[in-house]
Amino acid sequence: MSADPQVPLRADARRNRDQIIAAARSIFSDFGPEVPMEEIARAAGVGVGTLYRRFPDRDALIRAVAVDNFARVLDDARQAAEQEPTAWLALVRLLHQSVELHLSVQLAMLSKKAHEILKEDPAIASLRDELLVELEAMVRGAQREGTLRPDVAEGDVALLFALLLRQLESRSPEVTRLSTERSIAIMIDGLKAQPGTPLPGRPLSRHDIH
Amino acid sequence: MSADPQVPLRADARRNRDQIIAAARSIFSDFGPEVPMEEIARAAGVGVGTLYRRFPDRDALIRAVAVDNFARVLDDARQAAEQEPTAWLALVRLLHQSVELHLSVQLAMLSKKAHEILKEDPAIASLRDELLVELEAMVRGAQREGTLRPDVAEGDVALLFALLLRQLESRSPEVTRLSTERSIAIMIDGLKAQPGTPLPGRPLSRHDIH
Amino acid sequence: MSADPQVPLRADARRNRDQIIAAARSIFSDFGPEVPMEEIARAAGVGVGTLYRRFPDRDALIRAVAVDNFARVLDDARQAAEQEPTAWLALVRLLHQSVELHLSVQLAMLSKKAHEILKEDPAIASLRDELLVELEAMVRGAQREGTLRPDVAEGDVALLFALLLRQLESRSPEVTRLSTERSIAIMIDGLKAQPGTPLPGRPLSRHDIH
Amino acid sequence: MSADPQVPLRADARRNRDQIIAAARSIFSDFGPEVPMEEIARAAGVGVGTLYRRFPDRDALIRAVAVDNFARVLDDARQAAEQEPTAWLALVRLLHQSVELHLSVQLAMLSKKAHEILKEDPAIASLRDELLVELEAMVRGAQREGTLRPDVAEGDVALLFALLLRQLESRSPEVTRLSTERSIAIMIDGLKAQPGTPLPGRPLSRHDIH
DNA sequence: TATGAATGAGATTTCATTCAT
DNA sequence: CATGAATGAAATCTCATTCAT
Repeated sequence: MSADPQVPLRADARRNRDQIIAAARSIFSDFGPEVPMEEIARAAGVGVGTLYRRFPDRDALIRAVAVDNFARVLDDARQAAEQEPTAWLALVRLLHQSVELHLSVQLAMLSKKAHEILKEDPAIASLRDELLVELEAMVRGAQREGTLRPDVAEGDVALLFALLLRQLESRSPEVTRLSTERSIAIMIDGLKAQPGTPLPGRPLSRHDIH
Repeated sequence: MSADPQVPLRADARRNRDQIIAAARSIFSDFGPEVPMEEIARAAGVGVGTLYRRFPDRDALIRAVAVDNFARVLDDARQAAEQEPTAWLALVRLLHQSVELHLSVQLAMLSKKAHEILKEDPAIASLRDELLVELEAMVRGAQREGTLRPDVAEGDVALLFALLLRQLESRSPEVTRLSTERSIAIMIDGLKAQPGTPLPGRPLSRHDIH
Repeated sequence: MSADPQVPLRADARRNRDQIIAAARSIFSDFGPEVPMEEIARAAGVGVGTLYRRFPDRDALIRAVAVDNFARVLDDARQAAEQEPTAWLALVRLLHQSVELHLSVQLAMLSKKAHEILKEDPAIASLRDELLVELEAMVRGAQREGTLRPDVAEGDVALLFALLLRQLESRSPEVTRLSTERSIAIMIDGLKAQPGTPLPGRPLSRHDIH
Repeated sequence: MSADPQVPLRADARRNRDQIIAAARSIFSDFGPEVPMEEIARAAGVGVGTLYRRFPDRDALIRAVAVDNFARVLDDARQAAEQEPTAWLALVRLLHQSVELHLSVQLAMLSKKAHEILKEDPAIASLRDELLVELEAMVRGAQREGTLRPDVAEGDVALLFALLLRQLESRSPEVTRLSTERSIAIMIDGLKAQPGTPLPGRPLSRHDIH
């Protein structure tokens, strides 16, 4: 679920590493990827020195958090595919579980800088590809089932996700939850196979997303 | 279109002020609200000193840009309402013009920090309210026309906008444009008065958005 | 002798802290409390960063120097009281040792700004009060002995000190020393119990000095 | 009373110049000679441009204020010498009038920087010399009269003045006034011809004061 | 000529990263 | 190994001075 385990790592070191990633995930997600390293260290309950021993610089930490997150989402996607009776339902479930996706996307797309960092990383590239393959299967499946409009591809869906997942901060939790749910529902309605407006352009595939 | 003119301001000063806001809009929009002030000054073709004379600190600049932007969008909304034959078409046009909205929303909602700054500012609060009033009229109109699903309110639409407008950086411009257009179309389809999934919760009004 | 030790502080950090205060004392005393922080850091043999880690801003440094200084003077006063055979002699000795007081007073009273900063600080307030209590004892003692004119109180003496200690910069060191000694002597003569001019007003007590 | 009138100067320009000097005197005296030029301009009711047209830089302004002040004090000294029946009384009166001296001394001695500036200026040097000559006359006279202790010279008195005149800011105006009066009285008692402590060193003449 | 806008050098402050304890 | 102190480069901000209006 995390990554790059090289050498097994002693138990306490392991624990530190996990605490750091957890702290970083939460802080990045709340304040963006520019927070002082010391802040993250404090939140993780370790000294900066320890943080730097584990992650040589900020970029490495960002990468590690992203890898961890993509891995979680990939897990989710696979479980959904396996457990849901139809591809459409798997897709819908994934959309609703998307809170997890949140950070990945945030990191991947929010700040230009973070994106530069992540798009270099092969570990991330490969996870992202696996995720898109999974998504492609769902999309094709749901189209075969006749439930998903035929003029979209996995790229469209991924990008729609991406939009969604930029959680809207800073209003009451109740409204946040409600608004997320309702936005998802509206989007899902827009995705349903139905007359509707013909979409402009061409279906966006996973190859359109760098 | 801009704001807070206090004392008329000499012609050259005025020009500089406008250049600074324009530069800041563009740079904030591309790199977020943390870029060095010197960068912004350079892009505006003035010295840092000038920037600071006009805007005592970064927050003041962020506020000024947001005010300017909200004012533009409000303009757009009013023109759309006036010129389009139906409320639904006005709404659709506004959604498509939403690239303008981009920055307002980005600034208003993207980073927790920026949001804190903006939500204090009375000028912004009042512009935002005017905008939501405008939107409310469109929504009610379109529902009366029978084109907009009846279980949404202006808050829903605003939040949907907001999602949309977080332009997805960092892919080819062609894909960016395409994806934006297609996402809008899908959302619009989702908004159409039609069977569809009943939405969870209750319509979100403008009073639900702080 | 210094102050506010919160957590014990590592040996090297402690050493740095002391060096910074020493350097600041000397530089403030020579050039006033506006010298560039970098100057102070250099004089202390540390980087600016270190200085700022220890003292979050200039005010904090000023406060720390003042606390350190008041503490020294209080020490001096107590030793004088204990070791000298008469209160009068203790007072005279304190006056002559007053070069130490120099900076405290300079900082406390010289620049309006510095004074604002210091008068907030409870640590300084309490040290100053202790010092004035000490002084009051000397004054009362010397008056009982019949050596000090009866129409003064500790406030008068403190203010006289304060004047004196604003060392006159900027002439040859020899003249500086001489002039200080001579001024003290003249003032002491003025304080001796004698016919002399009756003083205007009323004795100023320590409650007259904020 | 002011200085360096080169060309007569138009009436309004003259007025501006005087306002600036008055404002600068008051502000320097309250906050030291480092206040922003803009502050001074504002207090004088003119733009910075005007200030700079009159005084090419801060040093020139400091010099002008000092010249103006020394001139006033010299006037006072001469009047005292002329109008008082004895040299001693003239001296005492001058001491009491010393509040006027305040700024001169403050500027002349307070900040090392200001002192550097002033000691270069020939106009000031000559005013100061005239003042010290005046003082020397009083001192000698009072010694001849037998009222002033014989082991002091005009340098001692000037330096004692100087100390005094660093008015102690920042307590209640009543205490300030009282304390000044009482300190002067104590010093005068200390200066009276009397047994007293023999002073250390040698009389300081005006040649000891650079 | 008076004004106040523009400039940029320098001061303050922050923080990523290294390194002694 | 973990810690947190030290460093200095880079950012923020201020202000003396010049110059367009």
